Amino acid sequence: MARQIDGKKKERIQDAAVVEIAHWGYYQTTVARIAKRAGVADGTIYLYFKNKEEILYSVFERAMGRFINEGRASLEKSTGAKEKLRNIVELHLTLVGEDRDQAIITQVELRHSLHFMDQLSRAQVGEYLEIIGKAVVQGQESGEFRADLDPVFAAKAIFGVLDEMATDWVLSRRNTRLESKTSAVFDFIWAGLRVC
Amino acid sequence: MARQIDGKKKERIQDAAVVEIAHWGYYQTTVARIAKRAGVADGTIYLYFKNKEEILYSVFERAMGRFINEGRASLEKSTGAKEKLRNIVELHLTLVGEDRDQAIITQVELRHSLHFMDQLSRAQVGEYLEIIGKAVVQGQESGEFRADLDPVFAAKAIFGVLDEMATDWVLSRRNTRLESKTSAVFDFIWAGLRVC
DNA sequence: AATTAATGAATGATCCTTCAAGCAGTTGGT
DNA sequence: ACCAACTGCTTGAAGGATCATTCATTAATT
Repeated sequence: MARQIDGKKKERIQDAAVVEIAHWGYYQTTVARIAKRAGVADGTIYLYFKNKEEILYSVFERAMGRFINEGRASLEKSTGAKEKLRNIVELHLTLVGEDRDQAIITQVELRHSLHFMDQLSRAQVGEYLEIIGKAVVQGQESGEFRADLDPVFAAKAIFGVLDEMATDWVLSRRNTRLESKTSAVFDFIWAGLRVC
Repeated sequence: MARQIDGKKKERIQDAAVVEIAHWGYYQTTVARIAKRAGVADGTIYLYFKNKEEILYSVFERAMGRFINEGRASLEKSTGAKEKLRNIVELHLTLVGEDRDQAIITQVELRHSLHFMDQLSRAQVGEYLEIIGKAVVQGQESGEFRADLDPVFAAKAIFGVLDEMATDWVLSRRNTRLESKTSAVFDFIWAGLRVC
């Protein structure tokens, strides 16, 4: 069969890569195994990706793009800063909790080299941190949040809590739903931000 | 030269491994390169370590052991829960901030596979989380901290903030001292814990 | 001489990547 | 309708490079 019948061969490869990398880790995952799961020949991979590293990049970008887009969209709905922050918490936990394999990629696999972290995740995480930071600033301006807090620092702290919960969930084999932690997480963060 | 002249050949190999792995990442680091930096032959490595993976394990254990020991010692000095928590924050940031190469190993390199995280870091991190959790419980019993907080959750949240600060510091090339964040971090955590 | 540490070249396995050959549709000439 | 010639996606075996690990040999110490 020639002339891509479905046009989603690239996506099939990405999906296969997510499953394989989540299970074996990036370096133990062979291109051959990704190809086999995707139902294509080894060489076909290289029609869609420059090399093995590119597969990982693209998988991350696909996930992070969705993350940021849905994040922005969700934020525009809410007006108050407190409400915005709660939405961020809920969205973060919900998105991560939706797909464990994908979560393993972002929470574990992508952190395995300074190179990756630097080039990719930090750039995009930076964008994400800015979104959080803006919500904090808004809350400070409206008087909802205490003003004596560096918003950049606060964004990092909030992200740290969310990220730790996500990693903890990924690593625990338990079948809890990650978003069930929303209230507890928000409560903790809110306590750190509110005017007392 | 036979019969170890110095008895610290193993440590030399570990030190070399820290530098190489921090620079190249675990999978790009070759045993040959570690050997060269340590000033020993390739084969010598295998007199001290079962295989390449064991080197990484041992490097982590060496660091984490120190971490937990100094943590416990430092905790015994302070009596109040608030003071204890501040000590934990300061110690965590100080120890991580002391050696950037070692920090790269623990903050970045060790997180690159579920296997690693599961087998090692989580076991030891779990021990560390317990130390934090105990301080929280003490604070709740004494009335210093709010009681409506699951101590296990609180410990994870606190660890999340500390860990994010550490990772952020590792990845930023800036020459700030990590422990200078102590007050800001503690302030944020304290706000989340205190009775309001 | 015996013992044990250390060496480093050779082994063997793994696996990314390439590329010549194949094949399914498409085009256009008869 | 039929048949070449064509296009370009797909294939998968083979190349080639990299490295972890082994082990026969050497060297130092007792």
